[in-house]
Amino acid sequence: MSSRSRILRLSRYKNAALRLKSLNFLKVFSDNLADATGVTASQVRKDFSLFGISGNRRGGYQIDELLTQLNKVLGKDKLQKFIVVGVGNMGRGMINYPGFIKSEIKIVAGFDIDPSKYNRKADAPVFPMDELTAFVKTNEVEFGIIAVPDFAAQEVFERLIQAGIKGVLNFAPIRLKSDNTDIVVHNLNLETEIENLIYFVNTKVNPAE
Amino acid sequence: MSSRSRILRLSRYKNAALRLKSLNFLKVFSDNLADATGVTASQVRKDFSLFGISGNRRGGYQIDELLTQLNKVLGKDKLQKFIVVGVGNMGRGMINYPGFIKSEIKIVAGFDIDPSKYNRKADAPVFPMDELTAFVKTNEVEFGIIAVPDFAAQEVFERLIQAGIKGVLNFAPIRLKSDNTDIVVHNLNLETEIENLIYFVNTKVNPAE
DNA sequence: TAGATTGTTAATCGATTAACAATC
DNA sequence: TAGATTGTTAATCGATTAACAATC
Repeated sequence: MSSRSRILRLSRYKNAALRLKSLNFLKVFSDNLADATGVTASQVRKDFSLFGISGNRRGGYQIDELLTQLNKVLGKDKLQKFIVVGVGNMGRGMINYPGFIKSEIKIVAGFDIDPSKYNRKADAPVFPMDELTAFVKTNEVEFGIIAVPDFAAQEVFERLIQAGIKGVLNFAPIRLKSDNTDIVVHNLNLETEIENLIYFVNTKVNPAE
Repeated sequence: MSSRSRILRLSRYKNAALRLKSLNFLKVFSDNLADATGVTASQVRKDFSLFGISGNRRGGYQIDELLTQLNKVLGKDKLQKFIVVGVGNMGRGMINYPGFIKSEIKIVAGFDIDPSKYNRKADAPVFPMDELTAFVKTNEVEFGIIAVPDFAAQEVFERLIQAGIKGVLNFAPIRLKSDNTDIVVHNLNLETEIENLIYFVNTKVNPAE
């Protein structure tokens, strides 16, 4: 299995390739992608070779072909269905996130305990928690986003596991526990991200440290 | 300078120490922190030694003392002021984020181009963009969060630089450009995070890959 | 003291980069 | 062909882990 940072780079190559395609480029060299993403050309080629993505010696990579292959690795060759649990600001932000529209990522529904949030008619409808399991099974949803307050996150997590969710993006600042090793959890802790930023600003200001 | 992942671990040690403190622990061993955060005890001690954080042989680390030192490294020994530009769902989510309340992270204001968002009386007031530079200078704000649509992000970034902001957390899915090497930018791309999750779910389902 | 844990050094591991033969 | 770029191997670099002397 490849490391997280390698996959993050593949996403960046894909985004760079999309930009170049919109500029009417037909092919791209490892050197172009390196410049666009801030890595070395060696690393671009190494990353590609690890996934069997190949180009033409002397001719670089055909952008369309490259995008097809990158999208396949990143699971963007088919629709990936997500539900969001917790339709507060963060959850609503995910539902409305414009970046997902042209991608194969679709937020198919939200769930909440607050009846004032329910809305069965919306494009991405919001349902009560009771209906979560049935919805996930009927619609074969594989992914869940946890955007509830921290005290509710563990319980929501367990419901997602029971419903058969395979992958979870967790915004709550707690470490979710489960003995189910089949589920993949990625945590996005906003406080941690900010602490990281603060550290790098502070050490930049004081280069002596 | 230390790497990003090392600082992320320090945040996790801090969070684990806080939990143990709330359980009335007075001291903690590298082994406890390792268990709580999923790393090795060696790594905990190595990380600490790199920042001059020391404990007592045989006696572990005094939690209060440890927290003081970790908070100092992470810049949480003093109030860090943030502004949010773009008060949509994501921006509003950051302003209301409960995790910041007990920390030294404070979102002091929001800025938007939409007059319906303005609110000078709120706890975290929202102002028009025109007032950004003056506000930042008057209030000595060091950090900015960009939560505007991608097409507006570069312009907002430039205004933040001109205003004297030192660090930026960018939610917009573009690579911000600047020749000012003093500003620190961290990007948080939600689509990339999701692609990463999808990849690890897919490779788990197909262990042959 | 005996035992346990730190702090640090050395060994290992993995990821990145450099170099270059293959080849289009 | 001559020249340029890939794909891959080998070298380097950095980060993690193991081991253990110091010591509380």
